[in-house]
Amino acid sequence: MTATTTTTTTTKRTLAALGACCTPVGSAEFDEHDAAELAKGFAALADPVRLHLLSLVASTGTSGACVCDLIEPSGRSQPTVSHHLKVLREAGLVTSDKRGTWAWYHVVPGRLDQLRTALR
Amino acid sequence: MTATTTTTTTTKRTLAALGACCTPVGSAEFDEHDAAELAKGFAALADPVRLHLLSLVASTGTSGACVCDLIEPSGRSQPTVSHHLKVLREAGLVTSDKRGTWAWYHVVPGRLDQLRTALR
DNA sequence: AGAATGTATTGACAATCATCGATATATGGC
DNA sequence: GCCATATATCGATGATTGTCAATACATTCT
Repeated sequence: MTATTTTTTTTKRTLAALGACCTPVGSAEFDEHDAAELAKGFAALADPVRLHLLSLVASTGTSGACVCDLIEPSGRSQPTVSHHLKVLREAGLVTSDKRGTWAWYHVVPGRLDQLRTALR
Repeated sequence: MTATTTTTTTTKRTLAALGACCTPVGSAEFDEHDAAELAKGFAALADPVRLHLLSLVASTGTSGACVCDLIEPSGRSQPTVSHHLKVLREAGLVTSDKRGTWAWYHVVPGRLDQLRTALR
């Protein structure tokens, strides 16, 4: 059952609980769609291998990194690295463009900013 | 095979690939342990329900929120809410203390700061 | 003590995930 | 055209996850 502090008046509180428990939780009208979008971003960061890959790509600055140089430091197989990069890409954290045989990956700073801001 | 730009000299590059591909990826000597720790934090944020719960708890400021007031806005069952709060707690994002029958949850700003900082 | 209430745990199940080997696709060099 | 290389996709598998009903635990009130 819901409750409130003695100093707060709210609706939807039983008489028995009045003065017993919580300040009412802020409405903070939480957009269901935004939450899902943010969660997808954080899900992409929720793996140590992906964090490592992202860090490697980010550390190249604007130059970007090609997959061939990410495989060995990641300690994972080439298909696994490709998979993780796809996850990062679909989460909007990196972009990829193909130049010749190589695929170049760049970070998307705006997306990182967005996630960082959400933790404010 | 690994590659490099024409302007960069590195070890571990084949002659054939020299001047063909990437700037060498920054060492950014990535601590395996830190990555796992960060990943755990982001994993806790990788669910819309948990983001919502965290937002609700955070919106109470220093007062904190008791579980009873989180269940209904979350749209999930009480055990599910309890489970998600446990995940958030074990990720270091919230603390819980029991006062009487009620359990009060507070955010841990330092942990949020740490994750925010990790996003550069 | 017994009833009612707030929260946590257990058990089960479907869904998603991380990983790799095998294979496919594409590009460049000969 | 043929071969080597770079990357992506497919298929399989073991692990993890989100969810709820049922249950256990703890506290307060009568």
